[in-house]
Amino acid sequence: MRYSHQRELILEAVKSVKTHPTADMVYDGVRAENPNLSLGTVYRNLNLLAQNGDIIPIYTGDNKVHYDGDTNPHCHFVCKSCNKIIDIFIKPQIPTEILDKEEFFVEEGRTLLYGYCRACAN
Amino acid sequence: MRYSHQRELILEAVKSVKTHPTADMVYDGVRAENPNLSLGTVYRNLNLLAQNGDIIPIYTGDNKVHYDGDTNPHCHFVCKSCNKIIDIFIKPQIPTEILDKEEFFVEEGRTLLYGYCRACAN
DNA sequence: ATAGTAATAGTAATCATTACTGATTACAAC
DNA sequence: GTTGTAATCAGTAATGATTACTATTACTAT
Repeated sequence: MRYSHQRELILEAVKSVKTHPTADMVYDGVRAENPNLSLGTVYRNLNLLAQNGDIIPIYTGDNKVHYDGDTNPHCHFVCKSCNKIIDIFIKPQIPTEILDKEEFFVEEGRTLLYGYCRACAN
Repeated sequence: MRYSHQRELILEAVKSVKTHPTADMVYDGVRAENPNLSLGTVYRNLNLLAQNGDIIPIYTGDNKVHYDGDTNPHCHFVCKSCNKIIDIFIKPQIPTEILDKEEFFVEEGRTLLYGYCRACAN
């Protein structure tokens, strides 16, 4: 993978926030300073960066892919009301011996918790 | 929620298989016997049934919503090669005391494991 | 510098899902 | 049973996130 300024901007845009932005949000954010950035470039690079393990895609069910710049193992809490995604620094424990027995080669695990955040619980 | 024959067919179609079908797959399956079923009806009812807790939506990242007719708590294994979704009857342990402290009202948790199945590992 | 190739901007196309509309159907009250 | 009414349906159009395409630009190694 060759260096590109746009890719760096996109990676930085995801890594610098805790809001788990979508392609559209990254596009808007980077474009504010670099008006000639293309939306296709954002999508392509988010895919590449995720494939490369630099960022983590989150599929919550809102029909948009969110990205997390924090690659340390943790869970995500999704508020059903405001749709905010919040990092929960818990590493869920999976008894892998069952998986080994069944011969599943697990590379990564993702846990989503759905509920209501403090602000929306009222 | 009022009874409807179509809804029953759709629920049965999801519950009777372990393939975690998408709306399209349910549509094709039910339509084989009921050619006048509408795709919109399938989408609407899958949403309603999921909202009602009768089936569980799975968002793997393949840009299609899959559904699981088994509502018992378990994880899903997703093969990165053949995209098959396989039930793993493990209930991942989440230390909820951290969540309680932060005042997150968790209603449900979903865990996806990504890797390669036995057939694709070769 | 030049060649070769990856990456980009801009735009068109794709495709899963949702919205809309007028007809139908379940269900409850009479 | 009949009737009223609101939920549901079939069929189709619209939406919107994502991907594909094409001509052009920009790294990088020789």
